[in-house]
Amino acid sequence: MDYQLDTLEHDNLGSTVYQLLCKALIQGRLQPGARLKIRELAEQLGTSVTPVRDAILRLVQEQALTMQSPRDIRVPFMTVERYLEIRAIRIRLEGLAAETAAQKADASAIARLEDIISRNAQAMTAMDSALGCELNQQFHFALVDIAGLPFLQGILYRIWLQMGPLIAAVYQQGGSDMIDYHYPVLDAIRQQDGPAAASAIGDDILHGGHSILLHLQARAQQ
Amino acid sequence: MDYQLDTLEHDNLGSTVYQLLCKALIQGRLQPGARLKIRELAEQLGTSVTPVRDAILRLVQEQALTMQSPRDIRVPFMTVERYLEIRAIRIRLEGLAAETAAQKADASAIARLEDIISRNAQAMTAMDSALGCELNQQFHFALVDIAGLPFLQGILYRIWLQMGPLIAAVYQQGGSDMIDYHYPVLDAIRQQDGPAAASAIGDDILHGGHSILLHLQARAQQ
DNA sequence: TTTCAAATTATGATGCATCATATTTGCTGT
DNA sequence: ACAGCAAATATGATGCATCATAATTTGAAA
Repeated sequence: MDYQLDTLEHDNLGSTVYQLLCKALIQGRLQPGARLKIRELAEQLGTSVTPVRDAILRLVQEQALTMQSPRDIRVPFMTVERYLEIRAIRIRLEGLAAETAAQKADASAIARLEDIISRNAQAMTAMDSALGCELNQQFHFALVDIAGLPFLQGILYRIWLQMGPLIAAVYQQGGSDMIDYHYPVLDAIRQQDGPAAASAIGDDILHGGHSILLHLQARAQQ
Repeated sequence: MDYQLDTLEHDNLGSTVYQLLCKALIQGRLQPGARLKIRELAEQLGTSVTPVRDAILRLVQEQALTMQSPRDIRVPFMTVERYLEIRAIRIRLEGLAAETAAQKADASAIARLEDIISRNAQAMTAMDSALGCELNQQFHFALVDIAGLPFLQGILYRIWLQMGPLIAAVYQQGGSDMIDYHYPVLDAIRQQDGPAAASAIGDDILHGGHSILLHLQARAQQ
C-alpha cells in the first residue's frame, strides 16, 4: 500500500508518521474538515512532537493538509474547480501511464491486472466498498508500476493523496460503478494498443468519477 | 519568481529557508553532487537548525535533494532515464497548460507573453545566459498562470525544481536555441488554437531541450 | 443578565541539548 | 612505514523547553 515516494524511505520517525497519516487520508479515516493537533497526535502515537511536526509539514506542503491559520491544520475540502483541474491532469498523466504500460506489459503484468479486477468484482458483489476503493486505487497504481515510471508514480501518489478523503467518502455512500471501465483498459493492454489504453483510462476517470462530481456539486449547493 | 506553492505561504522560518534553497537550486547555484550540511546552512543564515531541517526535509521529500545515507544530503544528478520520463510528463502537462491558456488568453495575457519573449531575445543577443534561463522559465510558467490552473502550477514547479541545477548548467555552457520554439506557441495562442498551442509547446520541450539530452548523454559516457 | 476585557489555556514555532552513528584522525604495535 | 584499532569529531535524529499568539474562559461592571 505504501507506494514509497522516496526510493529510500529512510526509517526516521517523521517518515513513519507521514506514512501513517497518508494511509489514514487515503482510507478516509480523516474526514474533510477534520482538525489535526500536533501534540494530540504525538501523544496518540507515543512520540514527541518533532516527528509529527515533520510529517504534518510535509503533508501541508503537498496540500494534502491545509494550514488555514498558523495554528489550524485541517483536512481540506475539495472544490468542484479543483476536482475538474485534477481530473484533467489525471487524464493526461494516467493516460501516459496506461499507454506506456500497454507497450511494456508482459504476461505476468496482465495477470496482475486481471487479479486486481477480479478481486474488485468480488468485493463489489460482497458490498465491501472499502476494499473496492482500495482495489480501484491498486489498479490505477499497477498501471504506473507496469509502465516503469517511478517519477510519475510520485506525482500521481500525491494527487491521490488529495483525493483520498473525497473518494473514500463517495465510496462509503455506495456509488461505485467504477469497476466497469477497467475492463476496456485491460483489453487494450492485452492487445498492446497504447492509444486505446490511454483513451480507456480517460473514460474511466471521466465516467467512473461521475458520481464524485455529483457528490461535490450537491455539497456545493448546500 | 516564487510561484508560491501554497496559496498561503505562512511566513515561518522553515518556508523562508525553503524558498531560499529553491531559488538557489533553480538558479544553479547548487551544483549537482553538492553536499548540504544543516548546521552549516543554519550558521550561514543565522538561524537554528530547526528551520533548515524543515526546509531540507521538504526538498528531500520532493526529490529536489537526495539523502544518500542518513547523514549525506546532496543535490542529485539527473539521469538520462529520469530526464526522458520527466520530458514525457512535461509534454502532457505543459500541453494541457498551453491548450487551456489558448482558450483563456486575453489581450493582456498575450502582451505579457510577448514581453517575456522579447526580453528573452534581448538577453540572448546580450549573451546573458542566466537571464535567458530565467526568462525561458518565466515563459513556461506564464502559460500555466494564464491557463488559471494553480494545482498544475504546483506540480510543474516541483518538476522544474528538479531540473533546475541541470538546466542552469546547460545554459551556462551557452547552448540555448531554446527561444525559437516559443514563437509558434505564441502564434497558436493568438489564434486561440488550443491543440496547436499544445503541439507547439511539445515541440519546444522536445527540440529546445535537445541540448540538455546531449549534455546528459555525454556525461553518462564519462 | 449581558457585555467586554483581562487572565488563562492551547497550540504551533523555534531554539537547543542530547543521542546515535558515521567519518576522520591519531596512536600503537609489528 | 604501514596496518589496525581507538579516540575524537561531525552530523542528522529526536526530544523537549520556551516563546508568541490565538482561542477560550472567567469575572466584574453596567
